[in-house]
Amino acid sequence: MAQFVNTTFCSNCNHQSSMFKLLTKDELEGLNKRRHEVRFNPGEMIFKEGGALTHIGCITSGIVKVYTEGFNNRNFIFYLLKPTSLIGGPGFMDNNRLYYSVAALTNVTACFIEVDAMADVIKSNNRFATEMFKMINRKASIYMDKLVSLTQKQMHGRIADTLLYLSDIVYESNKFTADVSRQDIADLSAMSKESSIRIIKEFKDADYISCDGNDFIIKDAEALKKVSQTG
Amino acid sequence: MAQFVNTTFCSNCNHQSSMFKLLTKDELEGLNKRRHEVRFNPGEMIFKEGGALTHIGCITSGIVKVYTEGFNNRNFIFYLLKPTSLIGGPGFMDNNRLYYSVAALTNVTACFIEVDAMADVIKSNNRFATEMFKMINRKASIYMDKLVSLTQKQMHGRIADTLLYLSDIVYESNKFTADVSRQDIADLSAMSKESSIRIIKEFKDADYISCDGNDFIIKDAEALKKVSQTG
DNA sequence: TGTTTTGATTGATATTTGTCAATGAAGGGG
DNA sequence: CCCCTTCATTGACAAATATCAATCAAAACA
Repeated sequence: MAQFVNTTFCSNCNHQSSMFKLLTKDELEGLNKRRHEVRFNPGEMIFKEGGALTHIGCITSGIVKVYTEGFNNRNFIFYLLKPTSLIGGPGFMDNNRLYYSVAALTNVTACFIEVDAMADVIKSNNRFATEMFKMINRKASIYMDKLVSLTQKQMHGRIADTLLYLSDIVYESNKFTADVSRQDIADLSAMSKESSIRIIKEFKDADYISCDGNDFIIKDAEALKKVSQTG
Repeated sequence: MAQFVNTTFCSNCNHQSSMFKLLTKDELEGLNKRRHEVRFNPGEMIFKEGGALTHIGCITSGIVKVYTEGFNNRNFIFYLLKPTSLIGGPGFMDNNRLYYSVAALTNVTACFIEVDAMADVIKSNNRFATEMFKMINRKASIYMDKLVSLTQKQMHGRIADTLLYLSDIVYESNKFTADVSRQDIADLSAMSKESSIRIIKEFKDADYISCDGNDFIIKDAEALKKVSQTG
């Protein structure tokens, strides 16, 4: 089960999201009083879609998946998050509802800040608000890109994208041990688990990647990029 | 070709987006000096993706499509906009690039406000900034919904969604003359033109809708909703 | 008015993708 | 150490969907 964690002060937190560097010491102290930290085990749910958005989450260690329960009891994973990403979503400063679920893929610690405290600093600190603005906009642009990729590319291109995403964005290395299952890879790529497995095998046979269980090595990123382009 | 239009003052503009009602007279006057209005014919391009985002657009009459050029020279339409929607996109207040193209479907008039002027009122007026925040967040939630619908539903569900979108959101009537072509309906529903035509015909045969050319009548919205649900 | 162009429609076919079922492999608990 | 569960894998097959080609209708054009 999730556990409470001894906390330090925000001011000298080394997990701090870069956005918080824009805050004054006073503002940080204000947030510090209205937050708490929780530790999660792999598989545990951090946010549940449809629930109340009472706190903004900030991942301080580990990796989580942000997903939604779609149709035909299939899930759709929007993206993975690692430190020090914020989790809020469209309901923040609006109806305070959660539009997606979040679950831990690894051991995770997360800091939870009350939404009102967060809204206060957004109103008081213009640069912080602007950064928040940009963050939401970037998220929107990610959604837009995914919309096009997932609806217009065929499976090979989508799996190539997911592998490049894991290597370039999530693990930042061409060699990584994935914390996602094959089902998760399928849910990231909008296809069935079996299809994702088959295509990963094809990429292995073509020597674009090597893959033993969850240990991946991207051997030919250029080839994957080409597959991604040609759909 | 696009034409310049005689303009009134923002303060007594009856095309005003509800957000602008939050501005003071001074702020509106400030915007008024840094904007212009343009008229477009059907088919004309209003914004071109990749270009510089120098102005925020506000549709004052007509309907536009917001889309992107995807892969295999297929387009993807994110949504249609009508008065009095704002057009900005993820690049606003960030890299000032356009992330999508916008084209007129009908005769369109649009008001263009300099991005810096817009950024100024966002910084000076908290309530306006908060509304802007909500607007972007709502857009993000639309993208999220579309991601799930378009990747998990089959074609019948997606066409049902598009028809309901046209009737409920765009034309706000169960009887409408669509300004979109069959290709546009396909681009909204992430499928080929031929498939969209076939499914529209099936809905016609099933008496869910009637459809003569671009004249649509939604005869059984409940049936369409059911199709939308069952995928 | 003939001609051209564009968009809509239809049918036949090939391709893509999902589903189902069976099997194997790995890890956890008693 | 064995059972049980979960996840990964594979093959066969069915369903969904795109593509291609042909036709048709309406609008534009000269």
